[in-house]
Amino acid sequence: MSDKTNSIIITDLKDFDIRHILDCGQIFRYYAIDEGKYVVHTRDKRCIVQQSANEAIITFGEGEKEYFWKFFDLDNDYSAIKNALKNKPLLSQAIDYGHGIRILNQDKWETLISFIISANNHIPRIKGIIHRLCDALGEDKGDYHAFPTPQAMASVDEEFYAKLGAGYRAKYLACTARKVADGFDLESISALDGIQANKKLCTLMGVGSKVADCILLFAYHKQDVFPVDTWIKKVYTDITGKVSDDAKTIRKELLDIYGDDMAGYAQQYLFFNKRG
DNA sequence: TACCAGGCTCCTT
DNA sequence: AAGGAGCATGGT
Repeated sequence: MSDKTNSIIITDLKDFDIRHILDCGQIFRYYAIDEGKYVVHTRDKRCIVQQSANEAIITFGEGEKEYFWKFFDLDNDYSAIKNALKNKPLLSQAIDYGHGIRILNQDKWETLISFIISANNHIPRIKGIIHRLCDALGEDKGDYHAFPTPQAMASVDEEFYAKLGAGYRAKYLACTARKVADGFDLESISALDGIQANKKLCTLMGVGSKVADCILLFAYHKQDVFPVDTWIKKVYTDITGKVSDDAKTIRKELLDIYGDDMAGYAQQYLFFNKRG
C-alpha cells in the first residue's frame, strides 16, 4: 500500500524560499501561477508549491512524497551549511540574499539535456526550447507533458531539434540522445570524484566543463565542482581583483577558496547574488 | 541596432 | 597544451 499523503508542509522557512530555489538558475521547467505560487515539473511528475509568510505547501500526486522529499533535498540541514560557509569571501551578503536556496536533486538525464541547451543562451529562451521539447516528445500526461525519454529523443534527428529552435545545439542533442539511448551509463558517474566525473560527461557531444559541473551539482549533488560562467567570472574579479577568461584556472582557485566539500553550495549563493 | 547569453567544437599553432 | 574563430537564436 503506497503512501496516500499528497503534500508536504514546511513551517520553518529560514532555509526554504521557493523563489530562491527556482530562480537561482538550477531548473528551467517551472512557472508562477500566482503570488508565491508555482508549478514545478520534473521527469514525468509535477508539483505545486505555495509559499506564504508562515509556511510552504508542496502538493503532488499520490505516492510521490518520497520523490519530492528527496527532490527538495529536505533531509539536508541548510542552516549548518550556511553556518559553515558564512565567513568565506562574499558569502555573508550572498547567503543573506539567497538564504532560502536549496540545491535540488534533479533527474540526471533531464539535467544533462537541459544544460546542453543552456550553453551560451538566455534563460527565457532555454525555458522555451525545453518546453517545446517536452510538448513534442514527452509522454502526454493529460494537461502537461513529461520530459522525453532518451529513446524518444534518439528517435528523431538533428533537423527536428533545429525546428524546435535549438540553434547549433540541435546536433548536440541528437548525438547525445543517441549515445545515452545506446547505453551510456549516467548512473555510474555517481561513484566518480568531481574531476573524473567531469571528464566522463565531457565525452558527450555538447557537454564541456561548465555544463558538466552544472549537471554534477544539480543532479548528482556533488560539491567538488564549481560551474564557471560569465557571472562567476565577475564574482572572481570581485574576490581577487583579477580579470580572467580562463575558466579552468578560475574553477581551480575558487574550489580552493570555498573547499571541495561545500563549493557547490557556495557557487549557487554567489551566482544568485551576482545575477540578481 | 548592436550586444550578449549558466559555452562548446574544431581547427591552428 | 593553448588560443581563437565560428556558431543559431532571440532577449534586452
